[in-house]
Amino acid sequence: MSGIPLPALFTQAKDVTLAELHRRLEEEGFEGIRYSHGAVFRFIDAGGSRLTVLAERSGLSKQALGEVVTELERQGYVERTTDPDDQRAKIIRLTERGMQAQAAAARLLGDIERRWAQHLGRDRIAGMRLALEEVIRFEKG
Amino acid sequence: MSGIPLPALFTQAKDVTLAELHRRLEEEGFEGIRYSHGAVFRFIDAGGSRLTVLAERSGLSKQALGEVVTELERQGYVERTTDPDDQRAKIIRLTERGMQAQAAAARLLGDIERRWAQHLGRDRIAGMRLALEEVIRFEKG
DNA sequence: GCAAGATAGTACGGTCACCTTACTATCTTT
DNA sequence: AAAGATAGTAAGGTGACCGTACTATCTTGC
Repeated sequence: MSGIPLPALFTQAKDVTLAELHRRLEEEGFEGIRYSHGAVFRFIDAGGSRLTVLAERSGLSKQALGEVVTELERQGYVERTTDPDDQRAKIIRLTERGMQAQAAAARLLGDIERRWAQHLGRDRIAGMRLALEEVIRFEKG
Repeated sequence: MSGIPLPALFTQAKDVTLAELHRRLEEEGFEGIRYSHGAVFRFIDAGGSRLTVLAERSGLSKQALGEVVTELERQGYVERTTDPDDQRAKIIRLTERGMQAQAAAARLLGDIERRWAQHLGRDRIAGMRLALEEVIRFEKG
């Protein structure tokens, strides 16, 4: 009950993890990737997704997601094409480089978690993950 | 290694915890308290602290902390007085209401953690806390 | 005992990650 | 074909920060 307050604890954990991830992404040549870009990399379908779908899945507004897409587009990670079946809609699709970045991020996050497991023990990290997931479900549900 | 990416997991945990904390603070009449205000409530000394000290302890810039203090001052949670020993310096001090809010926040965070312990087991929550702390130290040190 | 530098706090402007309220273009339904 | 729904964009706002620059005051070295 004492010690660092829970919100601070979670925030610091997020911050150190992200710092490490972004540092390593840059080392591998994937520059300019920021936290918010995860909303696209995490939720996009293999064949591309509509902006509205990405917004729904990530819980962001369409505008917020549109900005993220615009930035990723400028950096060459995604491309926007008009949906041939619906002229209003755009399909967001990862470029080759985008797919590489997506794969690198997943791999690096796995590396980070493995490194933690080596230091604290596999079961303690698995337990932390599970406890976090249950706590989130508990507060949300 | 699979499942929700670590940064998303930590972010969600922070968000649900803060949402619950702020909801309950409002229920008790402590309105207008936001995430960033914790920088003051967490680090201020019983007899008051200088702005610079609070900035150092919280890791924020003096300007950022100054804004937070200004807001808390407007809402009656803290007051600024000039340090009699140093005319440049101001001493930030919790008002009576500020102390009540600080105590309420600590108590409510304790309640939240106890509720989790009842649901998942005391040792699992303690284990989660410890794992988080060690992971943070590991990445930082 | 006074100029030179350090320190406390404020002002201004910028960035990032979002939001809401409008709007245009296109589709769907009646 | 008009009325309404939907896809995306535009414009402007907020919260939580940052850096650079400034004023007022204190401390030190000579």
